[in-house]
Amino acid sequence: MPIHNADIAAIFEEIADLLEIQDANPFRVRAYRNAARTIGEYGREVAGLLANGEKLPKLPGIGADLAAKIEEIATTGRCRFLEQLRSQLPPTITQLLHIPGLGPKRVKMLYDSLQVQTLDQLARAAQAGRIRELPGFGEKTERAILEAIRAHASQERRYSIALATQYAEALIAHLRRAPGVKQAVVAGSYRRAKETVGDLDILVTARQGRPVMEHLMTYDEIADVLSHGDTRSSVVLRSGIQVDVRVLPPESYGAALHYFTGSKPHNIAIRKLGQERGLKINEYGVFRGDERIAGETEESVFAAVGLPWIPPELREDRGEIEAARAGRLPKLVELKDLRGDLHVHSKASDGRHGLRELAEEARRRGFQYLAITDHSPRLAVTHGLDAKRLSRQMDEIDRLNEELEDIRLLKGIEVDILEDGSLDLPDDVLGRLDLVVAAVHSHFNLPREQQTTRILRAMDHPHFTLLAHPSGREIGGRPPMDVDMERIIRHARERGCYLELNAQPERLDLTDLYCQMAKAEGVLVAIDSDAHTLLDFDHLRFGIGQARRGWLTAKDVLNTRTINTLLPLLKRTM
DNA sequence: GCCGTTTTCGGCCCGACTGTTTTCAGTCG
Repeated sequence: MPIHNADIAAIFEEIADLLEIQDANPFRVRAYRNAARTIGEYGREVAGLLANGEKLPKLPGIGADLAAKIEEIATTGRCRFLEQLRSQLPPTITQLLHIPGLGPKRVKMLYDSLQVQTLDQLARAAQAGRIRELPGFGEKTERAILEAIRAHASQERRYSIALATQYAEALIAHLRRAPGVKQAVVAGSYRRAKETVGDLDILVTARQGRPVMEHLMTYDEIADVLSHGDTRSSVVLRSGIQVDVRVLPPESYGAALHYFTGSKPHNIAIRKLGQERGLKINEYGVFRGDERIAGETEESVFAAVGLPWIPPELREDRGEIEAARAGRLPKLVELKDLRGDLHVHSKASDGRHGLRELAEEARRRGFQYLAITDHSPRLAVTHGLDAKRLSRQMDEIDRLNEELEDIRLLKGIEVDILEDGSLDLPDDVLGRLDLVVAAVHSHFNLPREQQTTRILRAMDHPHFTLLAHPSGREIGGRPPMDVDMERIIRHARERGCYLELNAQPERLDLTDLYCQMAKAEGVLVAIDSDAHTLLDFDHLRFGIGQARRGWLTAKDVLNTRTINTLLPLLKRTM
């Protein structure tokens, strides 16, 4: 069984959980959690790298001890330290930590006093009324635990960024009508454009908190109130999404926005910088002693620690602070930089609209070009185009292009990559197209080596232009294919072809980390809507968000090129 | 457990809300 970075991260998380329950040094616990994050986000597979005889590179927060444990896990699949911890505490106990309201101290107490080690045992103890008798617990806590267990099955859901956008915008509109409100904005992972969000963090500025919170409670979408204070409240909406609302005075807007945008590791790093300068940074502002020296704007907060403003999408403590300090922050790609879309479906296959309608919508959105890329025959459910129908579509595009002004339709296809890596249409037809978008739509579960080779072989095809939705994942649905994305990216460089960042909110594939890797290898990324209806072009904003998280600039994106620059790039040279 | 031109030891980010307390620990974000 190959060991992935995610497996190593999971082991470190479990160690951190178990250590925490044992009341270990909290900083030691944090070291394991930081290491879990670092290794989980690391772009290269550690096991593969070690198997190649390479050395584990120096990573921040990973010293001699953790590096040795990583090597142990990557090479043996085991971690003796974790096994030792599991012999001291039942491993199932960590699931109790996932119940809201139960932290390490209470879990330890439940285990020591009532020998509770599973959710079932916890539920039984609560029903028997034995939990309320423990010191620090009471009737209310016992009831809350029972309810949390009941909700547990449906809990821990993450929401697609598109869905979260709808809930967020409606609630923001409600809050703006509250008395005395100056600003109301969504912060948190939503503002960082993460592909999914677990909850919504909303920041409101006003002189008085209480009237705002009273107004919040009148929102008719609220299903449950988790906490309700004058400056901080948490509610659950009917959709199940949790919303945390904070009210702060207007002069704290920048500090609060920074604080609640996160990420947590980014904030910790910034506050540490402040500390080194004798400053205290919290959501109210930046303070030297009792004097507030910054905080009205985010810029002022960054300036207080000697940095330029850092775009929210970069705030993951993945090198953005170092880049900011060195003046090397990228100028991230924006929606307005896109000059066209290279992956769109018409009603010839499974799209809703005809070519003329699509072209007019593209022109309305300010595009110079639009590639029509319907499916190939293998995807029969979409009424995919065979050579003959594709040929007719090419003629139709030629006719339309003579007539249309300010927009150019490109002749393309989204051709299936078959199981053996061949393409689902004859070479001579593919050769007549402006571009060939190729994608996997079947056999998602091939073994890693076979799946990778399949895609590499497809890229060897002389007409292959662009690999669509490279991992094939659907968020909350299909897991990503098991492929060696590093090799695919390097192969794209060698073959002079490109990767897509598919902007459909359930795809957002490439992910941010692979965008960074593509950029490092000099492989251009196309940000495409994969539109099937006109409204789908709106999804491009989510693709842009993901690209920004991947540090991409306009230069790193294929479809920011003008039509004249683009066309030669679509021709394969290797 | 990590880290370091002030440090190889002694630090390691900060505040609100809840419930069970009679002044605060635990949890959460």
